[in-house]
Amino acid sequence: MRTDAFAVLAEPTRRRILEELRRSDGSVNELVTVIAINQPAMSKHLKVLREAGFVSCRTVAQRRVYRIEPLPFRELDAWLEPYRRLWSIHLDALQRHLDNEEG
Amino acid sequence: MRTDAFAVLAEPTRRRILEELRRSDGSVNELVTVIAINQPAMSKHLKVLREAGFVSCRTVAQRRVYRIEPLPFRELDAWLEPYRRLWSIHLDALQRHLDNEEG
DNA sequence: CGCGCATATGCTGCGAGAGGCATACTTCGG
DNA sequence: CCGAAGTATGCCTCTCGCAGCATATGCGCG
Repeated sequence: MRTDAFAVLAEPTRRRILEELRRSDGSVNELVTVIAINQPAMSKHLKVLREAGFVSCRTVAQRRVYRIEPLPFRELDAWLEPYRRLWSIHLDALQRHLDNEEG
Repeated sequence: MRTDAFAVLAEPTRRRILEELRRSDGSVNELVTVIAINQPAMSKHLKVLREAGFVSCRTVAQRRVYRIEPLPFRELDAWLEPYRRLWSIHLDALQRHLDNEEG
């Protein structure tokens, strides 16, 4: 990940933006009307998201239409992978426990 | 999630601690020797992790042995879920694209 | 019960990041 | 080419979280 993805996602407003872009692409103003925030702040958050690879943008007339990008999410998923074993192990332990109860 | 899990994970040192606890449980001093950080800082990070549910601790004599907990990771996994559709959609699009190339 | 090890907490200073405002830049329509 | 819409950037302020140090607390041992 280019910059720290977790730090990027630590901002609630940015998660909100991603949640919105998950539905459909949107211009800065469209996002501003949906999310309670002024335009410069929106542009800044979008910049952070863009530099971290979470979104890309294309120019349509005067507008910049932003779009969500899957890559950083995949990387997050990959980061999570070794921890996934944790809860399967826990489930295994639970299963063994239950098996012993039965016997 | 009790407090903002992303904010908790935004700290590299804390991710390092989790990575270490993933292998095996450990006392504060054991973690201090492995990770380059002083003891008070370690205790503070562990407190943050504990309050966010990422770790739990049990008391063994004078030591507190910390252990990783799966729940917040599961919640993170759940958060990631709707975004997982993103890259499967992208893969589908790629697949269709390749199919068209063939025809 | 007092000492020492292991850990937690309080305090201070500092830097990073977010909001708010003004303003610069870009691109289209006339 | 000029004005306006849409967006980005710069500056300031304020807050928050971290590091570092000193110190308080918990706990076992002799």
